[in-house]
Amino acid sequence: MFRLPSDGGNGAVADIDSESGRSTPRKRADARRNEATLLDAAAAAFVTSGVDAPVRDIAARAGVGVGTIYRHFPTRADLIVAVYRHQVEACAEAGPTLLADSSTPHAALAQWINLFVDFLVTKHGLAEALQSDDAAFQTLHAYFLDRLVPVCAQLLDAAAAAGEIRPDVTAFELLRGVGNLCIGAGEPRYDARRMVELLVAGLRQRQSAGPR
Amino acid sequence: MFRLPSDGGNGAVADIDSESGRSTPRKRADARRNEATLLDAAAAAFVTSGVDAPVRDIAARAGVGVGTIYRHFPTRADLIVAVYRHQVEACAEAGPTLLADSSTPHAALAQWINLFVDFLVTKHGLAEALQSDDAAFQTLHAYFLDRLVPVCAQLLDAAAAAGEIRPDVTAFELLRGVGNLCIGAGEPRYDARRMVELLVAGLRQRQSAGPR
DNA sequence: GAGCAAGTGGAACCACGTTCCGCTAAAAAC
DNA sequence: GTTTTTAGCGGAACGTGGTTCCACTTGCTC
Repeated sequence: MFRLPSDGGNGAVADIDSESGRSTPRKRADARRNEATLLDAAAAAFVTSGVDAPVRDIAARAGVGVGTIYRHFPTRADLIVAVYRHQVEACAEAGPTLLADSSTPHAALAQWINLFVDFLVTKHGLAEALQSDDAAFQTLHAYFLDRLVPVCAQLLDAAAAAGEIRPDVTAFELLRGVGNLCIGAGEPRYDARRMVELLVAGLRQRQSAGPR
Repeated sequence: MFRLPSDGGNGAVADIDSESGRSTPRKRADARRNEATLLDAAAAAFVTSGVDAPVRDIAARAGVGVGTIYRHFPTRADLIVAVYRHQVEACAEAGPTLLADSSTPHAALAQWINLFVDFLVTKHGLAEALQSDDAAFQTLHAYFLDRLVPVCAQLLDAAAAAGEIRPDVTAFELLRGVGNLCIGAGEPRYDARRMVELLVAGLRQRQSAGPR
């Protein structure tokens, strides 16, 4: 016992990174405080101005300089990922659960896609950012894909194995298509949910016969 | 005969605007030359850098100042529309032709949508611009909608009347959905055409029975 | 409390869209 | 052909937003 955890662990010299499980040198207290403040400020800014709220605005909301944002979140994508990580995780984890609880794999797939769509359409500008080829969104892209493609693939494979859907659509493609369809939700005359529904319906394979 | 048309009409005092049929005071020769040069330069720039090529680049290509671009094309949308007008017109006009020549309305619709998709996926960044809510793209939006929605509606109505598709999808919605799906074509792992195919398949109504 | 590295703020820089205005030269008037 | 008019031109200048950089501050350690 070189050091008592009397201050709730704040005096410790290293932390366990909740992401990778790696031991990392502990950050300064003000740095951790700023990071939390920034996350809140960003979340608030995203709600009112969408995910491409100006960096300066977010900094101002948090009461810090722009340099501080870049120190904690080198790219906008890092900030977005940090803000929405919990919700993406929840969505990812819902996949296997749905598969286990639903009557058919296709039903599970449809429900899971619904979750994803609900998430996307309520985050102004996120669907757009997800498909942007801007280098700044590279890691955003990567995170969503890493986390959701395997889940989607599992549901897709199950439905394909059950013969419910055509087997030639990849999880990547489907997710991208669904993401694309969510762009511009908010426009009154465009119902993204319905378009996704159509897409999922098109996935369905005629039960009557096999190929040809 | 106040003036002989010996210079091929260049000396005339007014022209007939090819768009509206209105008589407009004729523009100066250098202005017309610049406009044509700009259109070429823009078309070339769009091919290499996408439809959001920097204004300065286009001006440099054409060998004119940026002010000249804004004089001829007040917004980027005007420039884009001018560059692609012919192709959009051709697409619009193909609608009724396809409907007359195809075996079924649904076949005509599918073919027409194919035309539209082919157009979109070959214009880097156009699909993105079409869905952008940026005010600069307002008139682009309006032009595409004005020109294509009625055509699409005609095809859609015919297919719905024939009972081939569900009747509750609007032309606006479908076009927007298709446009959205074309975003990010070019990415090797994403086949926009196939996704659109899925969407159109989802439109199809089970022939077997009516509702319920 | 002294020393020091982590962390901070915000000025400065860059890229881009857009505006503005003095100048150029095409067309009109004579 | 010369003069006058004015449409049209160029590009400097400005606004905005992202990104970098570094002199200064401050939390942590000893």
